[in-house]
Formats: sequence, C-alpha cells, structure tokens
Amino acid sequence: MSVGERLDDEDTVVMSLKLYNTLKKKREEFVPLEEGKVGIYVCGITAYDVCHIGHARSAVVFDVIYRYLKYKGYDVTYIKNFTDVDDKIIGKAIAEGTDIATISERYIKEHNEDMDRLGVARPTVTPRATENIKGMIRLIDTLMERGLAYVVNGDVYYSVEKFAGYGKLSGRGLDDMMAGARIDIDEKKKNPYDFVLWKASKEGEPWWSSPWGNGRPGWHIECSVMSQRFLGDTFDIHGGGEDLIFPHHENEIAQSEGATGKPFANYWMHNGFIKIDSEKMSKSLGNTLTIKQTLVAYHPEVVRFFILQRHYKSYIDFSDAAMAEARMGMERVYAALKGIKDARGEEADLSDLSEKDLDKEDEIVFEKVRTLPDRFTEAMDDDFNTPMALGYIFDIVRVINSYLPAKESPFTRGMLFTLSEARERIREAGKVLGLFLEDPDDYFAKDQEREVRKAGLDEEEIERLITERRQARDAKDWGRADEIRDLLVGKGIILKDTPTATTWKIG
RNA sequence: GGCGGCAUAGCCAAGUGGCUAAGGCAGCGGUCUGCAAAACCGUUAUUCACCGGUUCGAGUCCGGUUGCCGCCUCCA
Repeated sequence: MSVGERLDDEDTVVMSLKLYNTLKKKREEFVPLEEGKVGIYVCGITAYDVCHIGHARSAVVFDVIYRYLKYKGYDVTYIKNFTDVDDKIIGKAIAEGTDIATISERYIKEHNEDMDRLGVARPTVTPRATENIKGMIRLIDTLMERGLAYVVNGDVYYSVEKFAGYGKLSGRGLDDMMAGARIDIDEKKKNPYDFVLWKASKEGEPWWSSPWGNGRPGWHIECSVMSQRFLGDTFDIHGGGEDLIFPHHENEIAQSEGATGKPFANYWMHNGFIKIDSEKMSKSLGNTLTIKQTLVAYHPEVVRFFILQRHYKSYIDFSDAAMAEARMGMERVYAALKGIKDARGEEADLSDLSEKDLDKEDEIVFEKVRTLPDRFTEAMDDDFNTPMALGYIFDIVRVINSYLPAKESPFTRGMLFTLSEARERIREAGKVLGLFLEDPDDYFAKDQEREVRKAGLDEEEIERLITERRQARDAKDWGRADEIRDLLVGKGIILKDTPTATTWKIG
C-alpha cells in the first residue's frame, strides 16, 4: 500500500485526498511532486502586534491540514514565516525608541505562546525575513536581469505587465482592475499595480546594502525567497488567509515564476475569515479580539472546536452565543469520554483484553466504533471536511451513550474492550483535530474554574451551600433544600444531583 | 465600476446528479428524581431563497430574479 491510499477489507478502494485549489478554482485530487512527501508553505504573521482570533483560525486550519497529511503517512515539511521587518514594525520601534528586533522578538514570543496554548504544532521551520535578505537581493537581481523589474531612485519595482500570468490566482486581469481602480496613482510606477521589491531606506530606518543602494525588502519578496529556500522552486501547497490572494499571493507567483520560469506552488489553499457578531473584524471597527482574550473566556479546545465545526473556506461568525454552543458540543464528547473512563476504573489492568471477550451485543457496538477511522478519513480526504469528521465522532458518542448507561457495574471484559476501542478511535481522530486530548476530569475541572472566574463567583461559598443543601435533603427538609437550589440557580449555577453526590456547573 | 462567494429546519452547519437531506445547539416527549435540574434516549426539513430549463432523476448542473457578504488599500 503506497502512501495516500488505503485498502479496504474487500475490494481495493483508492481513497485519495481532494482539495480545493484556489489557482484552478476547483476541487482537485492531491498529487504531491514527490511520492510520499509534501512541502507546504503558509504565510505567517507580521510581528508588530499580538495575534487575534483570525490568526488563530488560520493557524488551527493549517495545523489540522499539517497533522492530517502526517496522519496519512506523508513526510511533511511545513514552513511558516515570520515577517520581522516591515513598515508597521519600524513604526512601532520608532514610537518606542527601540529597534525592530526588539519589537518583532516580543511579538514572535507572544505568538508562540498563543500557538502553544491553542495546541498548534510548531511548523518544521519558521524562517524570518531578516535572516533571508541576501536571498531576496539575489531574487530581485534575477528579476532585474530578466527585465521584470526596474529601478526608480533606489526603489525597485516589479513590472506586472511583463509577467504574462499576472492575475491568474486572483482571477482578475490587469484591464479589469484598471477599470475600477481605487488605487492612488504613483508617478514613480509604470503601472499602478507594480509593487515594490526593494525600498530605499529613509532616515532612521533599518537598512541593508544592495546593488540599488541601502534599503530594505518590499512586502512580498520574502515569501518567494523563503519558500524556495526550504521547499524548492516548485512545491506542493501554499496556504494563507483568503485576503492574501490579492495582491500578496499573486505577487509571490509573479516574483517566483518570473525568476525561475517554473511553476511556483501547485495547490493554493485559503482559509475564510472570522467575523465578530456578524461584522468584519478590523482594527478600525475596534472589534478585534485577541487570542489571549479569547482564551481567558474559553478552553483552547473549545476555540479549536468552534473553528473546525465549519469548513475552512467559509467565513465564520464569532459570538458569545456561538462559543457557548461550541462549549456545549465539547461537553457532550467529554461527558462520553468520562463515562468510558469511569467505567474502566483507575486501577484495572486491561492490557490483555481482546476481541475474544466480545459478546454479541458488544460486537454490534464494537463494529460501529471501528468504522470511525475510515469515516474520519473519508471526511478529511474530502477537502478537509472537519464538520463532517466531527459529525462522525458525535455518531460514535451517541452509540456509546446508548450502550453505556444500559449496563450495570461491574463491566464485562467485552464491554471494557469495546469502550477502550471507542476511546482510542476518538482519540486517534482527536489527535489530528487537536481535540478531546485532555483527561475528561481535567477538562471539566478547568472548564468549571474558568466559568467561575468569568461569573465572578466564590467557589467555596458554592460548595458550602451545596453541602448545606445536601444535609437538608438528607433530613428531607425539601423547603430549605429547594431554597438553596433556587439561590444557586439564580447565580447561573446548575446542580447535578446523583444518588451519591451533588456536583455543579455553570450553564 | 471590476472580480468572486454565499442563500439548507428556531439558530449553527455538512451535503458538488441517484439509498430514508449528516452532525451540533435550542425545543418537545420519555427515563431518572421528593419535585426539579443535570445526564442520557427518542423526536423535530415531502424539503433545500424565488422563477424557468437540462436530465429517467437536481439541494446538487445551466439561465434569470431577489437578498446577503468578501476582495480590488496593510490585513489571517
């Protein structure tokens, strides 16, 4: 069996990965350049500010793509850059009276913290623009030699009219764009859409020496250089937010293909945006939400779940209500995982369980559970359909929930084996999605702690009241017990009475 | 003005020509309970914005209408 294929039990079924290629505007079968290997480049952040949930979406989406490609058995090289020289970084450095390295270092560190908390795996390499200036100068030089770039007063511009394929990614021709141009006419440029490759430095700005004088790179050249450096002239997948399609990715193609004469990336993938309360998130609207703010209010897996419940290409609408729903959904899965955990008990050694332990009823459940990996793969092979993959996980959750409470402790070996299988299969899919990876008790403990903090409640006071209610109930003093219950409900606390204890949660 | 996307139950959301239109949330019914709640189970779209067309067959393809949205400027 070769990589990228799975063989079914009976007949040979080639399950190939299909993905939507922005370049072709259609879904295509994914065929890597080199069998068994994938090179993927995703545009990273400009390190001038803390990351917002839009960054989180892009990071989580491509994290899942990266993990899934590895799950399929590919040897994946995943490159995500940091832009650490740029107008905004320079502006901030000047404002703070420091240098750009201090600024970019600070926000790269913040970014990495955010990613770690979101459970986003580190890419294979995270190159920085300033480490690749020489490569940029070489690439610009090649573009000059090929007649695709020109110099004006120490600035170097790319001449878009000289590149025949300009507009092929964004699907717009230069003529179309000129018709409704909303851009400023810059006298220095031959065409308004020409973009800067190298900028002559102004007083007080960082600079590197170049054949065109002291300056710094333009906004687009770094990605052409870093992708080529780590993945070669042509590579498999290039990703980023949909806003980058034009001009950034269009310009990358012009730079790279203009210089090498070879195709740049074979597949282009773009994630959709996050809106907040149905509005576009932007600094001008003042409705940006940072990852750190989001994680104060929600468990990182709830954030991931929220993102993965929608297909990566469509926009998603962030709101407290939507996040509350995501939290409820996560709770459902974790509740099932807790049921499995509790059934198994802490101590028991279950390593010698096998299919031989299954009775007829166990077998029916076991067979359903065992279909999860194939169904998960089917969904993910279909342009990374994470909503469908999650739907399949919920199907298994329902199967287990129906099976579990019907049983009385002690559990038979066959039941324990079936439950173990369910847990493992959910965990296997969860590892790709970055979900359901916590111990259920830890998950609920953290969730409760977070909710208590958000509601500004006093946990000890709640516990004291619950104990008092417990005592009242034991004494069959229903009046007092209900009085306390009403008090707690008034604070948003939901009591969970079981025969042996009362626990609680915030609803 | 140019380019592109989307419209599926109360809400969110899969579905890209053919079994009974996934799944989640909310709602309703049931189990449980001192009564509740929580949890679990069951249930909730003869129908996919509207009109026409292609086809043996369309939510899925084509044309039109309406309504939202994105990009064209740094932006994930």
